[in-house]
Amino acid sequence: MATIKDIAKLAGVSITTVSRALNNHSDVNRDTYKKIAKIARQLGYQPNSSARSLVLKKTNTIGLVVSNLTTRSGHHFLFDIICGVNEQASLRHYDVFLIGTNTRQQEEVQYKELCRRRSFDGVILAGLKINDPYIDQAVQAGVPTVLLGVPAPSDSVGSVISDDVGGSMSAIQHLIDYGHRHILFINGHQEAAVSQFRLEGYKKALEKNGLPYDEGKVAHANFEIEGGGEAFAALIAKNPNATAVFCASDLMAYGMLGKASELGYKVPDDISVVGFDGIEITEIMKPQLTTIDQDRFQIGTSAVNMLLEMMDGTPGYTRVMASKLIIRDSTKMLVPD
Amino acid sequence: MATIKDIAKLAGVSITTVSRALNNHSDVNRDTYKKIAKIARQLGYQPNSSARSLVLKKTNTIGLVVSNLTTRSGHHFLFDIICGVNEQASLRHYDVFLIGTNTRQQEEVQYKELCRRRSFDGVILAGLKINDPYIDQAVQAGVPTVLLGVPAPSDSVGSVISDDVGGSMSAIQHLIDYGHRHILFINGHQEAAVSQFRLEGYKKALEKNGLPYDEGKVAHANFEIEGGGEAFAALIAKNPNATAVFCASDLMAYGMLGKASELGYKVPDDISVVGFDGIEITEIMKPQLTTIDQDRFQIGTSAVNMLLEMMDGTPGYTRVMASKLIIRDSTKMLVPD
DNA sequence: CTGAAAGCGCTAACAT
DNA sequence: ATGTTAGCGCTTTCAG
Repeated sequence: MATIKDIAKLAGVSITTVSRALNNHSDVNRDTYKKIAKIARQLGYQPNSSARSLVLKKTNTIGLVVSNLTTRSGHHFLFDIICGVNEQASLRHYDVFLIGTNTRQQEEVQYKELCRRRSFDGVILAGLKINDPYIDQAVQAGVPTVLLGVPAPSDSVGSVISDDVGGSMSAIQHLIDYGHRHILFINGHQEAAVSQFRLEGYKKALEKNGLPYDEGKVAHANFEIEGGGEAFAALIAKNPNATAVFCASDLMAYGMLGKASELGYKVPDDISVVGFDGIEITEIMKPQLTTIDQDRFQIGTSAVNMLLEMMDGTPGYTRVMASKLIIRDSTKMLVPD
Repeated sequence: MATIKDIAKLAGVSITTVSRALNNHSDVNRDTYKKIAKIARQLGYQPNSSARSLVLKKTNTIGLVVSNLTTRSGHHFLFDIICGVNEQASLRHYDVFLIGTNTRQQEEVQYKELCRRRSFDGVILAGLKINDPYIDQAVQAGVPTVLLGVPAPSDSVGSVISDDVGGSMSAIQHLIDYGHRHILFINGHQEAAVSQFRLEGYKKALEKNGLPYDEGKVAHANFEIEGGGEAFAALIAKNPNATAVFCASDLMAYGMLGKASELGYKVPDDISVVGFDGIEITEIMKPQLTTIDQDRFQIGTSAVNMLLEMMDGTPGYTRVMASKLIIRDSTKMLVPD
């Protein structure tokens, strides 16, 4: 394991000069620089990052802390985010620690301690529920932090969220444009911040079109397949005249589709369906799902960019990423009879 | 940021004693220990990992290096592995760096340098193609390394692989048991080690049952949806009497199903299909796919365990994980006419 | 049982 | 343009 000491010895200079040369300081003689660079290359020298971090008080490391990392269906959503974070961090010469957590673990180990253990320069927090301890703790901790999917509670933390309100509105508007008036809403669980916003969008769109909001048309489920099916069965029993369903996740939409088929409903002939997320399988499953697409990869890259800005002193802010309606085969114009 | 120095001052002892106390050395007075522990707790002390690594020459860190991390459909397969690695590493008090790479990047930065940059105690390498530079370089590097999906080329590296040969054999045997004699095989691309093994299993199963191996029944595709469809179109044109298809990935199976439907084939009535991987969507898509299931999470945890063994000096070895035939709706007994 | 001192590999004043 | 020195926070001989 070559160190600058070895290089210094071979080059016949002091370690300081080696350090300066290798860090491209301008005050190094052209020839000494060349000699040092060459020796370093020959030795396959790599600076010891621990030593460097120790003196620089900077680890060039960001923590990607994901709550509920192992949730069964998490990959549809989280994977692209992880890829985006990874790619952008790498471009900016940061390495990323992937850390799984959950609500219970958050109660056991303080956010601040988690960050200190590895001296993260900054942290991206994903998968948090609305009451998870780390949200408040992040505000206190003083470690640059970007929240994903939860609006920033203070300007000591930043956040990247999708335009959930707007996304929901465009979903509902699309259904209304297609002639639907009785639109069920299968929302996600209440511990998710996005659920509030998606409900808000649902209400706003109805109001904008002069349609009444009816609590009996809304159910909450867990974002997963099974939840969608169960919620649909319950809702449709109460609202037999409904002609459309808006689901707060694509997975719930597929669960709902399965149940609809069991109950004898044809999609989109009897019932139109809009999902949310734009996960990959909406393109390959039948029917192809009309959905609100989020660019998850870009959420990841944006989070990294914001985090690096914050490390440079910019106060945190909330960035809202556009979400886009993609019309496919699960929605159909209602023919007036 | 509290250090042992701060604790020492408050406790009225030397930093040596603090260090010993906090590391549970036995030669510390019970009462001094208590005093120190209490102060540490009050200060929210966390040891500086850089300082620790520097002197201990151990980072308690493993690198999870994933080639082609951003491949579009990678999540179906990689996510569970990542979760498994993460979970097990965490249990064993290691943190994991997630690093994306690809063939080009491997040509640019040497494996050894990658490892040294962060002083990984060990590395898990996933997603490698058969000719990727890192396979050979891992052998030379002297960093404990576990390969995923590629058999260990030497005993300085270990590897965890699925039982691809056995898996393929049981897939084919299942089809043969169901009366199929003309079985197409849509294999993965040739740069994947698993493709060789799956082909081997295909051949062995045929031979065992006295059936001829016919190269014209085998195609190679890219493991993804589209590849499966194209390969099927080509194969079925040449082999119109085929009644079954074995696909080396579930995704290709779904691509194949789509194409089959386009061409007017009903599954499983006209054609039986077996996939490979056991990804989540095989349970939710219609038809539910008969497939060879791999426990990807366990591949991840096993890799970590093997890696830690190797760090303790155990030579690397190849661990073969069982794969299991799951019979669902896409295969059907052939009725002799 | 405790402390003083050295040193891990590196960077950054401060000379020269 | 280069070297000397100190020190980042921690562990570990070595002495007492």
